[in-house]
Amino acid sequence: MLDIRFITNNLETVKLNLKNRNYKNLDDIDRLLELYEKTKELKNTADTLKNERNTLSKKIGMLKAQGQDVSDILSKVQSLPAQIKELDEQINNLEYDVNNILLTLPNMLDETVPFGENDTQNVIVKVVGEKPKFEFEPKPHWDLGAELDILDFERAAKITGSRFVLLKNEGAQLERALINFMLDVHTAENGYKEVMPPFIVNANSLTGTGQLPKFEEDLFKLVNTNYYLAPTAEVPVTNIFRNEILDADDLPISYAAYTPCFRAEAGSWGKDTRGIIRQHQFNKIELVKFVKPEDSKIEHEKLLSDAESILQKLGLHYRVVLLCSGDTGFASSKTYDIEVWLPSQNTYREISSCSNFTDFQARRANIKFRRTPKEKPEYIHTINGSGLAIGRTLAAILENYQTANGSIKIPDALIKYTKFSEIS
RNA sequence: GGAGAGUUGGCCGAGUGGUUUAAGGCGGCGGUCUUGAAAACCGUUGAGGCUGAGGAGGUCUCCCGGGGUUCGAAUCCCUGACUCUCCGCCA
Repeated sequence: MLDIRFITNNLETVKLNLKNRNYKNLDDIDRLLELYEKTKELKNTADTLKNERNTLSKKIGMLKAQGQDVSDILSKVQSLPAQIKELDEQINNLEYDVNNILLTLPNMLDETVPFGENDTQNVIVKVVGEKPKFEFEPKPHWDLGAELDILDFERAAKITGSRFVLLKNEGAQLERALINFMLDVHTAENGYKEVMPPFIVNANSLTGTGQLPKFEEDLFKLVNTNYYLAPTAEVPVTNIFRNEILDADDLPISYAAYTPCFRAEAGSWGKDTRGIIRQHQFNKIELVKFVKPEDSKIEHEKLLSDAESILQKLGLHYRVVLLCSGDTGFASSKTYDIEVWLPSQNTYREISSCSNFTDFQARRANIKFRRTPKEKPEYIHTINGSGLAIGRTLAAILENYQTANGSIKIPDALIKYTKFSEIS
């Protein structure tokens, strides 16, 4: 959420930002400011009336205590509550409208984000490693998975439906090994503390991180409750500190969390229909940082390299892409995607998305910190990124480490977790 | 699932309709004393909105959330959430 006072003072900058993000309803801003002015005006009137009421009521109490007659004052006060109530209702309605508009406005982009309409204008920041060379035609992971009897889409469809997978045998073990491997690297080498949050979250948490109210159709909602399946650990982990004021000495706070993620994938019909690239349920390790505003750019870069370290240890070829203005997510000020090489598709696929949310989520979720005991609390900055998506990593290993005879070689760093060095 | 008890500031905790402007304590911060520290003593100490200048000052809101009664609500009423205890069931 943007600070309404910031919007007031930087009207043209905010409008330009919305335009760069392909935001359609620029009139919202004018309407917002109009409603806000009206709110302030009514609030002042209401405050004056309340002051009058409070003063007189207090007087009544004092006079009564002295046994004096209060009927004069009483008749003077009695008309006030109705007026106040009327005003308060108007103010509530206005504030509701103001808030609704604010909640649908995207974050301000970082000044280093390139302008662009869509993902074709994203900027390749770096390329790490090399594409593996095959003496044969590399197979897609779904074929490898079926042949090795480790991925079973037909039975998953029977159990649940499309876009689910049943992992079997070494496939299930490899998935579990990847979870442990990544958590170990982040906690032992990259300085993260491990948390395991609830996988189901409430509407307030989703509003705090920005999924609600705008993107409800992407979520699975549980019937007869106000609960949703978490689409990413970003939601429960960021909301750990909702409505809290943190101590500056405790910052930065860095959490790594394993959770399954659940996404309705509305609007993605026809995309990635084969394989495990786009599932309704997938496992992910998420990295989340709570930092001081002045540290967020550096910590964002650090988080990116922490995520990259996993791919490097696994010997997977990847590139890092800086998303352009039109492709940067709603809550983010700046996003790097890490894209891993998938030989069968002859392309790079997103395996991690690392974003700096500045104070956007902190303002929604009301997460602050205090520099010293005397100073006013300020909003913290939040940063997060996948470190990494487990299913896509598994797919990348299958495809990149396949051999001519159809077996899979396990990357060295993983063998101590899988306890096998090959799937055949 | 059944029965009961709770939720007050960073923490503990008093407060059952009117000088509550939320007592008192702990913790924090500042000071006195001390070579330094501790102890003791003194002072101070929540968040947010509006107005002012992002100051001083003023004012409003916030005692778990929402609604109501009243001139006046932490206190009374309705409703929701959560926590705890006991019983039952259970991985």
